[in-house]
Order: sequence, then C-alpha cells, then structure tokens
Amino acid sequence: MSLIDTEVMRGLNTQGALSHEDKALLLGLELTPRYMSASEVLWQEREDTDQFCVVKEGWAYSYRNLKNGSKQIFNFYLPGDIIGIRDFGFTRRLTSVAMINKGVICPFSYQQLFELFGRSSLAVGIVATATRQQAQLSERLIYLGKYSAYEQLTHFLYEIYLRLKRIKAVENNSFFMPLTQELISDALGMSSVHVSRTFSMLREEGLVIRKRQHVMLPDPEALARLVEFNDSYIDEFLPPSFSELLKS
Amino acid sequence: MSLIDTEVMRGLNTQGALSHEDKALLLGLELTPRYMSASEVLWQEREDTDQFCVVKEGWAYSYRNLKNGSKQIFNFYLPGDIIGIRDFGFTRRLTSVAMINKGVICPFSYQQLFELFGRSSLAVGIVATATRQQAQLSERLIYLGKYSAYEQLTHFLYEIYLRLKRIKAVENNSFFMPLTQELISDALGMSSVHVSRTFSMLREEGLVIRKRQHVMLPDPEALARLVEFNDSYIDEFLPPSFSELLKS
DNA sequence: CGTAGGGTTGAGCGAAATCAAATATAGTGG
DNA sequence: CCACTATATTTGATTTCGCTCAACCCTACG
Repeated sequence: MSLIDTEVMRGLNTQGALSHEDKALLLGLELTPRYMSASEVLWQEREDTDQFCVVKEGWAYSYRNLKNGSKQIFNFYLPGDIIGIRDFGFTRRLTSVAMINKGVICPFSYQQLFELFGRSSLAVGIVATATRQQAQLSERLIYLGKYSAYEQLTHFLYEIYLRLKRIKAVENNSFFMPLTQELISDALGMSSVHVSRTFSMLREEGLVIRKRQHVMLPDPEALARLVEFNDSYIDEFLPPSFSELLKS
Repeated sequence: MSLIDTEVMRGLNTQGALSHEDKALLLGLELTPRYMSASEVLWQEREDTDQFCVVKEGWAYSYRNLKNGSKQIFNFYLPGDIIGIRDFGFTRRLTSVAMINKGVICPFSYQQLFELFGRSSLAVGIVATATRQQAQLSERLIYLGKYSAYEQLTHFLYEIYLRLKRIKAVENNSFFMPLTQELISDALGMSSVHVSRTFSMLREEGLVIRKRQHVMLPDPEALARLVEFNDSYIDEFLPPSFSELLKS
C-alpha cells in the first residue's frame, strides 16, 4: 500500500494535479523500508521529532500513557497511512507510537516533507491528509462524549471496516483485525471487561462474528444504520475545484 | 488579533522565514471584516465548503447536532484562531459553526488559501496551525475517555486560561469567558447539572471563582498540577530547524 | 415588577467501572 | 505431539459516577 494509492493523492492525481516530479517525490518517501516486529516502538512521547512514516504493512497505533496508569489510544494506523503528521510543528512527540503486529514502515525526514511543500499540489495533499486524520479523531470524540458503549463499539467496528475496504483488505465482509479487546478498550475509553460484554451483545444479535483476530460483519450496513454512520469523513473525494485552483 | 500574531506565524517570522510578500498575503486574508451578532451561524454542517475565517473579535464554536437530540461541541475559537481548516479537503462542512457572543470575523476563500500554498513557508504555517488544533482536540479526547468530570473541567479551564493568556486576554488571573454551563457541558460530554456541581467543588476548594462570565483562577498553576497539564501543545515553539529547511 | 434564561440543589436510577474468578487459546520448549 | 505458560476472554457480584427529573433560586433586563 503506497501513499500514491491513498484517497487524497489518487484524488489529486485523477484531477491531473500531480506532475511526474510530484509523483516521483511521493514515491521517494517510500524507498527505505524498515521491518518491524510486533509491539516494537517507533518513538516515545516527548522524544525529538525528526521524521514521519508511511505504513506499508501491519498495524500501528499512537497512544499516551496516563498518570493514572491507563493508556489512551488515539489512532490505529493501517497500511497507506502516514504516521506523525500530528507532531508537525512541534519539537517533541505528543504521543508514542508502536506497532501492533509485525509489519513494514518507511520513515522519511522533515527535509523530505519540506520538499513536498515546495509543490503546491503536494502541500495541498498533505494538508488534506492531515485534516482527514483530524476528522476521524473528531468522530471518535463524538462517540466518546455522547454515546453508549454499544454505539461506540458499533461505530468503531464499522469505521475499521470502511477503512479496510478502501485498501482492499475486506473479503466477504470479513477482515483481519489484530486488536485485543484491551487495545480497543484503551481507544474507546471503556474497560476491557465492558468491551467483552458489548461484543457479546453484538454477537447475540448476529451483527458481529469475531474469532480472535478475524472479524466478520454479516450485514455491515446494519451497523451503519444503527449509528447513523456519516461516512463523508472517510469516503468523500477531494473537492473538484482543487484542480482549477492548483492550475492558477 | 491578527493571524500574523499567532504563535505559529510569529515563530516563522522570528526565524526569518516570512518575506514581505508572505506577510502581505497573510494580512490580505483579513481585509473584509464581517460583524457578527451573538449566536449567529457562520455555516451549517453539510453545506458546501467555500471559505475559511479568521476570528478577529468574539468567541465562536464548532458543533454537531446529534441524532439523540444533544449536541457535541468540538472547538471553541478565540480571537486569532482560524475556523474551517478541519473542512479542508472535503466538499461539505463536517460541523456547524456559530458565534457565541458578538464579534468580528474575516472570511477568506479557498483561492486565497491556495495562494498561500504557493509559498512554502506559509504552507508550513498552515499545516502547523492545523496540527495544533488537532493536538488540542486530542487532549480533549484524553480527558473525555479516561478522566473524571472534575479533572476534565479543571483541564478545560486551564486550557482556556492558557489560550487567553497567549492573546493577552488575562489580567490578574481573571478573564472573560462568555460560556454558559450548558455550552461547557456540550463540549465536555457531561450534563449541565454535573458541570454546575463540579464548579461548586472547584469553588469550595478556592480553585475557581466564577461570576457569570468572569472567571478568576486564584492559583492557575494549582489547576495545572491537579491534571498534570502538558502545555506543549499550546505553548511550544516551532522547531528551530524549520528556518533551515525553508531556506533550501 | 414580572419574566426568562441561567444556575443550584436534591432524590433516585442506571450504565459502566472495578474486583474477582473461571475459561479459552496461542505459543513454547521438550 | 503434548504439557505448560502466558495471554485473552468471559462471566458474576458489587460499587460508583454521573445522568435524569424536578423543584427552586438568582439576577439581568425590559
């Protein structure tokens, strides 16, 4: 999974906004693969910020260890996602990042990112990518604040499903999800015990079948209807006007 | 309060990264003031996205009306803040935005933003601004997920205090805060009744004195210690290396 | 002086946390 | 291939935080 295949960059590309040099620059970010083992830490909170990463394979997550001993997970990163944009503009890492399972990442430097900024289209692409991450976070925030555990977990599973579908990692409504209930609980701000109970409810209703790391959603759209899932933050295209604006 | 006075842009400027043209472009965003009354709506969720705003005076907030009748507030915008970056890269608004009290905003167009992207320094500035907003949101998320109402409100008040201090709107540890407890409750994901109770606790402990729209924190740092406030996401400078990278 | 929009206070309830114990299941080395 | 271990998951019992409902109070303002 390459950056160039992400929603945002594909959008720019089909709008004809990416030159050969642009694409070359983008691909240049992914030349130095690094093989990561499960649980390996990419960086810790408060370390100096000096690079970003593209996930090529495997899942990663960003988190903060809290003073009360628990842990808050912010994001799960799937193949094709950029890790570290959140820290752009800060000298130190705001969160730690670690792999969930083994995988491959491609680190790239601030310098390389700045080269992208020299090209409007790519600057636009980066900002759009960053705001999409932010939009994802915002949706999570809604569910944390105002909805029940049941609705939260439902929303979470459907979001993962959509994101995986976009990168062609869903087959027959089934997908691989290397998350423990503990990890899910740290992301959703609930106890792992309650995650288990909530999974049981979903299972009894025939909405979610989960066997260790394999999840099947017999009727994904049923989940979406349950929580009135607003998929625009994941699925929407770039505004068509971007191509016009980039030409001027 | 102008964009050019924000932390991020001042940082770039003192690093010598902003040319005269850059500054002119920035100031050009603030040429068309629009006077807004209290509660006036800037835009609604799902409307076409065609502009951004800088807040010159007054407070605004972004929110989503939820299917269960409640409302989730994402951000409060203070003078100097940019509204709408969250929607960049989407064709429709992800959230509604409205004024809290009366004020002045300066709208600017996508076209104008794209002109900024033609200049690396400003593109960097915009991304840094966007990620700072995201960082703010992330901190909120932590408190929503893992901390008690008491800790949440404490954190919230200290954050507002810090943001106001940065724009010189704090005097003698006192500041003007045009928020009802209802608005606060919609931001923090708790009931307004419980916000009231929590304010009472803070009052009894002598940590917060609140009279209508005026708040005084006798000992702000005491609040910060209570929640181990990590102020890097508000107060930290841009990485010094930015100036080097922008030259190349 | 009356009213309306905040804010405060009390009582009862419920969702989810915590604590604790019992079961899977995957991996490991022998 | 099996026994053993560590890690996940499930289930039950109890507690707690914060919600809801309801009444009441305050104060700014026409």
